[in-house]
Amino acid sequence: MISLDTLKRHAIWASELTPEEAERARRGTSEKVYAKGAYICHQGDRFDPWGGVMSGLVKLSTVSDAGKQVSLAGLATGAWFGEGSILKNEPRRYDLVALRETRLALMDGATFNWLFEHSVGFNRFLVRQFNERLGQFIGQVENDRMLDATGRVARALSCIFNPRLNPGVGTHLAITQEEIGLLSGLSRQVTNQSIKILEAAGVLQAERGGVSIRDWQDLAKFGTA
DNA sequence: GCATTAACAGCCG
DNA sequence: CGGCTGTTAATGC
Repeated sequence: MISLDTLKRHAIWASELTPEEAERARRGTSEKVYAKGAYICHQGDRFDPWGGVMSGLVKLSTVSDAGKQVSLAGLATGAWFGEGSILKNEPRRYDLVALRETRLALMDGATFNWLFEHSVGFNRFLVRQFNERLGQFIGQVENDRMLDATGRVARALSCIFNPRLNPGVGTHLAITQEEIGLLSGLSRQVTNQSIKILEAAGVLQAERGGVSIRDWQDLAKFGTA
């Protein structure tokens, strides 16, 4: 179990709970550290807990028909994930991999279900999270069909810098260009060129092994106006 | 034309 | 050294 202070610092939804609910949440949540490259769970696993990223970076990925690794989303600091599998009581549909050393908060399924049954604040958070994910999903469809390479990189980065899904991410993130390419569905070489274009456009700054942005919404708009 | 893979040199921790 | 970046060449749709 973790302290109330730790919970409130890493879970934006905790501030919406009553004291009794927060106490339940705290008691049902533990911490775990994953090394770089470690699998948090594999596709098809029964993985009970609901997870929150306290620090680090997690990649949600699957294996395509051709047998290639495809990343679907990045989860940065403050992101909470896995409620879909818990609510449907089904095995995980994707691989979860720590891209670098990552500290997770893990809430056991029983506690999650108790909050789901009893807490208005918790449910409000879940609805907002689903709504945000739906918007992201719609954007992905547009992404694949309408955007050029640069637009796709911008969209992928705007997703991972989205403070509503990754409340603690900030404006700087340690992520390699290869990883951005995986998240964008592009080769590393094209990703590299796209990043230079975005940098020239002033919406981001490239660094070795990372990027900084000014405003994630500038990235979301890139290539659509 | 635009993107992909392969290959390689340079840089930096 | 090993990982990341920047660039070029060859190939494919």
